[in-house]
Amino acid sequence: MDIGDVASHSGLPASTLRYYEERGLIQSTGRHGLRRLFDANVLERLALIALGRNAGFSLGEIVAMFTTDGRPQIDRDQLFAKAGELDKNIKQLVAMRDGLRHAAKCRAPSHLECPKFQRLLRIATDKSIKRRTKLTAKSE
Amino acid sequence: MDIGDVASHSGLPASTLRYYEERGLIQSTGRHGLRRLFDANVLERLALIALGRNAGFSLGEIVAMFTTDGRPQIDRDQLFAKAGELDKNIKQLVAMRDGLRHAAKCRAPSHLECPKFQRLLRIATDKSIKRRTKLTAKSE
DNA sequence: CTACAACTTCAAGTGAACTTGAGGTCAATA
DNA sequence: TATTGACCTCAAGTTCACTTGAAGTTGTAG
Repeated sequence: MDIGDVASHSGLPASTLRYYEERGLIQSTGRHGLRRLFDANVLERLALIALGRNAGFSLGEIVAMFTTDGRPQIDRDQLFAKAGELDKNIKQLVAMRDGLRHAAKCRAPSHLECPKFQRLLRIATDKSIKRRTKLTAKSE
Repeated sequence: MDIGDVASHSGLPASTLRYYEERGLIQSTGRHGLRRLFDANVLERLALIALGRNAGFSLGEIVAMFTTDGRPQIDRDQLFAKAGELDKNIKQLVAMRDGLRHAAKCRAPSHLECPKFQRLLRIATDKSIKRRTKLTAKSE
């Protein structure tokens, strides 16, 4: 496969694939002229990378998870820790969802003045975790 | 309260509070000399902001949720839609968490060979996850 | 009254994760 | 054979959410 094929199969732009290769997240198997050639299993690898990203790992952390033979070697404790973080995160999302849903119905002059909403806030932000989150390009 | 009090109560550095004010996320109630004065309810607001951040909203999106210049007329449909989106995200994160937890225990030779892990991969790749998360390995 | 800690502004810097642009290469088609 | 379009490299640019630094101001403790 050349980079265009990988791009269309993975949904990632070629620029990202080149960047990932540069970062050591994937590797091409050779060149045809100056064009990179990829093995089909790169798609699996990209899926694994996507998984890691979604679980909150940085690219650097993900690189660290791959051994030299290319097989993932994920530290099980790290995995557990990550699951715990996700758990917290899920609770916050649930709180947010409920808060939004309530806000849509609530008649208080301002959502911030609604006791229910405030109570939710206190519960949800209690011991809030140190993380940065953003939504990806929502332009579609 | 002056900015230092807000900082110590919220756990956010003063620079962040100034930045949030500049972005319209919070507002000071006046000045004492050139020092900002904040009303105590700014802490609630900050809690709401933290909640939104943790739920995966950008600062811009959070501002947009407040944009209701005091009036109770927040766009209900948009709120419901947002809640729906969160619901989707929650489901995926739950799947992810369970998958991670399983992967930590699974004894398959490689995670890639475990059917459950493969299912996880599919979830991760199913292009519906809009959120992107990263940790700020900010060890304090 | 003076020292100084805590504030102020504004501009520039940071790091992560990409994206874009300029300028170049090359294999496959017309 | 000439064109085309998908690829290439490398550097610089972009966005987000802040942080840092320089230079200045001020309320208050000593």
